[in-house]
Amino acid sequence: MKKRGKARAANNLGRSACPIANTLELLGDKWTLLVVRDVLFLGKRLYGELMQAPEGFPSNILADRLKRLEAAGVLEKHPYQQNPLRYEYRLTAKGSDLFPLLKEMICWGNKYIQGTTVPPPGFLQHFEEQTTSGRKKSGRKK
Amino acid sequence: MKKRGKARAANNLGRSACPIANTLELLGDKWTLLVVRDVLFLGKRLYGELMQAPEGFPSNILADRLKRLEAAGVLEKHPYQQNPLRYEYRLTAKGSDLFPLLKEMICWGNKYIQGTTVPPPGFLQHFEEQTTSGRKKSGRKK
DNA sequence: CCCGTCACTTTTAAAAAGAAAGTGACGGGG
DNA sequence: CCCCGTCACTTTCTTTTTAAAAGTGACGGG
Repeated sequence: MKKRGKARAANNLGRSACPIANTLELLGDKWTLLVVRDVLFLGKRLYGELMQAPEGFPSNILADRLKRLEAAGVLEKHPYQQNPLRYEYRLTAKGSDLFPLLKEMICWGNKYIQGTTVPPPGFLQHFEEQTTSGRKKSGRKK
Repeated sequence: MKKRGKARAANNLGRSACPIANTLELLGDKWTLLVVRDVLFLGKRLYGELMQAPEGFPSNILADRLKRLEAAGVLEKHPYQQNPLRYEYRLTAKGSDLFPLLKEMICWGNKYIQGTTVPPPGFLQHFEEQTTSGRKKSGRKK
C-alpha cells in the first residue's frame, strides 16, 4: 500500500481533512443554506414553497440543491401524495444540527451587516430544543 | 420614486434583508472562509503563507478574496516593509467575530463528515477569548 | 547581469449560475 | 373529450465565475 503525504484516495474527503473545508464543500455557496433556513425556520416542505423565498431561487438551482442535500443526508424525501406521486422534504438530524451554524450566521449578520432583520425575541430558542445538542442538554435519557 | 414590495434600492443589502442571506452574499463560497480560517487559527498574514494551504488556492482567487474581505472590513492591510512595499493581512473585530461561526462549522464537520480532523483539546478555547463575544464575557473566567 | 523571491495580474478554458421556456402527470370545467 | 391550470421539476441557452497556468514588476544577492 502506498501512502505518500496525506493519503486521501480511499476516503470521502474533499480538498483536505479540515472540517471547515469539507463543510464548505457541501454548504459553501449562496443558495444551499437558504434551503436549510427555509425548512428549519419557516417549516417549508414543498418545492413550491421553497420557490417563494424572497431571494428568488432559480428553479434549476433549487432542484439541484435539494438533490445534493438529499444525497448528503441533510434532507429526506417523503411521499405526501399519490397520483401524481409527490414528495415533501424534511430535515434529518444532520440537517437540524445545522441550527447552531445558522444561528451564528444570524448573530454575525445582525451585528455587522446594517439593515438585516433581527429575529423576534424567543424565536431562536424555539428551535434550539430541536437540535441534537439541545436535546442533550434537556436530558432525555434512553 | 418607485417602491414596489420591499424597497431595498437605497440600502446596502443584497437579495433580501435576511441576515443569513446577506452573510452568504459575502462568505458563501468555497474559499472565503478558508482565508479567515488560516489567518485566525494558523496566524498566517502573508499572501505567500496563505497560498500554502493544503486546499491549494488558485492565486487569482486568493487575490480576489483578499480584496473582497478587505473591502468588506473583515481584513485590514498593513505595510510590513518598504522596497518593495509589501502588506500583511490582519483580521478586524468583524473578522475575529467569525470565530463562533467557524467553530460551529468545525463541530458540525467533525460530527457528520467522517475523517475530518478534530482540533486538539483546548485549541478552540484559546481563540474564544479573542472574539468580541469572548471579551464581553469578562475575558477570562472559568 | 542573471537568478530567485514575493505578490500579485493576465489569459484562456472549463464549470457553474441564471433566465426562461418546456415537460409530464394529473384534476376540473365545459 | 378537449382545454385549462397546478405542481415539480427538466432542458436549453447565455452570462458569469472558477480554475489552471503563464506572465509581470520590484526588488535583493551573487
